[in-house]
Amino acid sequence: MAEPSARPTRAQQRRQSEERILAAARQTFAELGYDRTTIRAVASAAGVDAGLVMHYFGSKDLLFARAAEVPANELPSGTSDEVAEALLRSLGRRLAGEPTASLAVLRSILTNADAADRYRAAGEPQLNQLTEAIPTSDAGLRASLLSAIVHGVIAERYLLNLTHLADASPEQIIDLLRPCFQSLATAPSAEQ
Amino acid sequence: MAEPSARPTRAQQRRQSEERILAAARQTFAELGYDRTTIRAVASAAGVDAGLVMHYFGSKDLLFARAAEVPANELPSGTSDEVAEALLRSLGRRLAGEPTASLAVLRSILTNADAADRYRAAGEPQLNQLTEAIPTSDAGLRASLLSAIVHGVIAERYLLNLTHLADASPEQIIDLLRPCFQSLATAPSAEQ
DNA sequence: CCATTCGGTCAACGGTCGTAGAATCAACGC
DNA sequence: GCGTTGATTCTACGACCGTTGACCGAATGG
Repeated sequence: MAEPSARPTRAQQRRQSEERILAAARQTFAELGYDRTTIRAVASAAGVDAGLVMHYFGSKDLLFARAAEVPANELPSGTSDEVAEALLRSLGRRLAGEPTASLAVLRSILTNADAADRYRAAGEPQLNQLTEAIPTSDAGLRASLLSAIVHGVIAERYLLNLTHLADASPEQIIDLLRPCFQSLATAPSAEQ
Repeated sequence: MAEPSARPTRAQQRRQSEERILAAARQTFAELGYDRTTIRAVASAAGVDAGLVMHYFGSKDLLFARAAEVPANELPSGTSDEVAEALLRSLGRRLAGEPTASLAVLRSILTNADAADRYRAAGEPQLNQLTEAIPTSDAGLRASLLSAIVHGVIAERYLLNLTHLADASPEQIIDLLRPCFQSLATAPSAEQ
């Protein structure tokens, strides 16, 4: 438990400051979106001066890019059923855990033009995986619809605060959504 | 066809200016969201001075409120199947028509605090109708999920520009979504 | 024909923002 | 110990925003 030193070294100080700034940035971007988030507010929330934020991150855009990095959520490959179920579980996890991470991006998509590109780029591998797992010729569209449902549910729960969605348990939600996912992932009977 | 007068009366001039401002506002709010939309830009797009916008609409917030008025999209009541189908058709219409109207609100939800309330308020009657038509005890949640899907699809098509969603025809989309809507609107077999 | 209304413009205000650069001060290498 | 580096703050600039109030000129109405 003994700290290596009571007084932090310079490198440690810098890393610590950068991380506090990043955390404050994520939080603020998530709450306010890109435009309403000011560097001054982020700096103040991190307990530092606005100039320091600029010094470390260069510009507001670059700060946002760093704050909005998304861990890229790998999806195991397999049959369309398996992938649908995996996507469902991934949604459940996002509904159960801290929303801050995805909220920052989600909320900023509508304010920052680059954010939409970034978000699309981040979700693309997952989308491609999904597409490849679906055996129909309209797999791309089906995968996009699945993605739309996931994002719609998250947005409506956290941004719009629809009471029924905000109060429901993740399990309840994904149980209701399962038939949807299955019908989209695996072409059911269907004509042709 | 003869115009009643070559020179417009004052009242006509005012109405015409107000409408041009409103149209420009809707367009700009839809493209840029609330924050990035400036009164000066709206005024310039409408070919008038920024002061005039203030003069007629009072403030940016009030202008937004006027520009973001949504026609409230009535949903016919009936069995859950019928209502689900009606909701599906309504989605098809929104995918086929001009997106500007709902886009302004959608894009501004995250920047203007009132926009989320307004959006929720606008969708609430529809949500209640949906809820009442669904026979299960978790009808509220099911209706919210349906709403989330609708909004997710619209957002992903117009804001995120997912290619497969943006290119697909409304019919194709609602055909794929139909089983989803049915499974959510009418409790299928399901345990209990 | 003249006074009044009113659509519309102009210039300016207070405020805030992103950003740059000088200034401060403690930690570091020698 | 001392010069240097680097983390951090301070101050200020320039741009832009929402909003205001004075101002202009043409239509209006008596």
